[in-house]
Amino acid sequence: MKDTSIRRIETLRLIPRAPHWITTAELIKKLENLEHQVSQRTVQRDLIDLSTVFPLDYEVDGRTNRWRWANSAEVLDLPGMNSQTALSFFLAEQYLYELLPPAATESLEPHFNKAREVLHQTQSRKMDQWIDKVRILPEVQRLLPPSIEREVIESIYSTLLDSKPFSANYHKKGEKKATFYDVINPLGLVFRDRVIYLVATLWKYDDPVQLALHRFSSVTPLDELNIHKPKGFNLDQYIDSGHFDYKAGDDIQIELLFTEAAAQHLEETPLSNNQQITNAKDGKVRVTATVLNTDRLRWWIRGFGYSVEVIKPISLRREFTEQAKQTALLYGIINN
Amino acid sequence: MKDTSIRRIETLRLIPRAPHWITTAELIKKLENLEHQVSQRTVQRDLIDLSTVFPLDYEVDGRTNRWRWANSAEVLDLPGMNSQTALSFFLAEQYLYELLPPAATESLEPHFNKAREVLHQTQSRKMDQWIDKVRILPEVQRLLPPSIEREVIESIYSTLLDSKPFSANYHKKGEKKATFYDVINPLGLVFRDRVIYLVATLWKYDDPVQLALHRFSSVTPLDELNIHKPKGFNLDQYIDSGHFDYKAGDDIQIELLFTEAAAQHLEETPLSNNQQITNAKDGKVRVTATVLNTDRLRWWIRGFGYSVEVIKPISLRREFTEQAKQTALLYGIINN
DNA sequence: TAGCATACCGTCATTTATTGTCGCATCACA
DNA sequence: TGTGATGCGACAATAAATGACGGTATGCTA
Repeated sequence: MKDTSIRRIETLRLIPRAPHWITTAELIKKLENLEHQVSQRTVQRDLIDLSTVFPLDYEVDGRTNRWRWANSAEVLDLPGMNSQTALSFFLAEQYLYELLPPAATESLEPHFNKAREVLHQTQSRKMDQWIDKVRILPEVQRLLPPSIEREVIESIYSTLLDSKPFSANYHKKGEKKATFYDVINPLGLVFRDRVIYLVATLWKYDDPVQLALHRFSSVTPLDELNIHKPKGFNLDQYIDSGHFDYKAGDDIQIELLFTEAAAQHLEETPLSNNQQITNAKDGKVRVTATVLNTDRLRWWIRGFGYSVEVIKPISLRREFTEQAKQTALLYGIINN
Repeated sequence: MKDTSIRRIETLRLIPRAPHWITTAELIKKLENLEHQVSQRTVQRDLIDLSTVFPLDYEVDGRTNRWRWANSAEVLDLPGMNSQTALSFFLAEQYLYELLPPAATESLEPHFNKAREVLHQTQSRKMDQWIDKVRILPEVQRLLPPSIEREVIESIYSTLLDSKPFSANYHKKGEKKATFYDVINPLGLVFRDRVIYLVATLWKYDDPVQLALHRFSSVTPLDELNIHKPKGFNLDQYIDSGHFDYKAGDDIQIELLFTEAAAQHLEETPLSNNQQITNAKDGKVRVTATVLNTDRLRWWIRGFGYSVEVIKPISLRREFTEQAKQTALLYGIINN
């Protein structure tokens, strides 16, 4: 039976990474579900054999043995990671570092480490440094991410996935002492900038609240309770209805007058599929496109300063005229 | 010998994913390097056995057989992916979708697919949809990414990693016909917004140029040639010296006067470790911090419109006063 | 086009590994 | 203190793995 090799691979996959454990009995059951019916002794022997080759930790808990992958264990991919994929992982790591709190990407680290190792091996022959060959230029001002405890993010992820309530301490903004919540019913996670918000209801109330993950401590899942979910709740609707300052927008047709330099990147990455760029007088260029009418659009346009003039729609032009007036007031260029 | 199982796992790792192949002879050599000295016949038998369980493609090329993982093959991680990691992968995918051209993340797709599968299994018991529970709110206006051919990105990645020149067609902006470059010496990749730039020298020249990846076609690696690298070239220096409009900045101490609402997020994600927020008159808040003096800083501040007033340093305030004046001129609030 | 080198594959005998079973020791739990 | 479960060593039967050999097909070179 060459089933042996397959069973051993399955065994390796079933063993969790630290800090979790799996007992031999659990393993036998799971292997049986996978159509590997073998005696208990065989599984025991497999584990001992495998642990001579792979970094498996082993602990005696009373009369039962528990197994897990050592925390330091690298991931083994089948098929093995090629240098192309490794470079993509490396880039992903750089990007996500800018965007997410460290605890949120922690579980991807074995993969990132593997990628670095693969790149290192690819390059070691050439005495060259791949790390010096790739740079990411962040688009936006870097703000410091709030730090989230690993246990908090892990517990909240799993309660959300399992649809289970939890209890926790929450440090409200500006308050020194934490508030204890008996029952928090997690409904969804919203990632905005570098802050992660949990949308949840408290106790039996139907009104969703927003709780920042970095303000939690000592999260305890309540596996015995069932989640209380308000009828008809929908995360998209909740966001679109204006919470998170993130109102949904309609399509509008915009017309902007850019300086040539400012509009250059729009030739590479257009605003929309129907974007048109034409030359205008005074060395300016006219850009038309159909985009969503959102706050983000306004932020984006404001970023260009006086390198852009909003022409259409009239309503948006009025906004920017008012904007210019208020700014002029602010800096004392005009008086009230 | 229980070495058999290990050898089979190694074999699976050595087989590349489509579209690449590996011949039996190559496999034997690589296995020997890994201290698995077995007869050719054994390797042949392993491959046939493994292909009954795993999605391995097989092709007869004359007298030699070639093997590869089917393109549709899912990744197998050891240890297996847990739901925590799967959720992180899912989030990573959402984020990178906003930031990178599709071809750049293509090689991560087997992992993303695996993550979706794991999440699906975790949830199937609960009849609940994890996909409805997580949302990412993009910070910036979404621009459409340029599309890059898969072959182009793959070839350029590998020539860069191998430090080898290549030849290619390049479609210059605004020109209809492509230009053919005999010898392009890749020096580095720079990711800005959603555009990927190759920094390279042409032929024997020492002057680096910037070439957008989506403008390449028909890339041919020149493995027989050696790369011509200008003496002392350094990608960081090249970027800092102002190419890519990305000048390095010094530390400056800034003081900004925000409306309370606009400054709220700075309490969660501060500008710097020494950031201070104090109350000022008229319900405004005063924010001081030490930040890098860059263009990005200005873009960020401009985004707030008249919700922020730059107080210090004086030089920056002058810039913003001038900015306000020019904008006022643009919208006809003041006259020249 | 002949001849040689090479690779695949079927077969077989031998070696080696795998497996279930049994018995004993140990520990948790009632 | 007894019961049941678990781990582990030993052993024998079975099954798998392996190398060797030979036949055959193919590419390459002279």
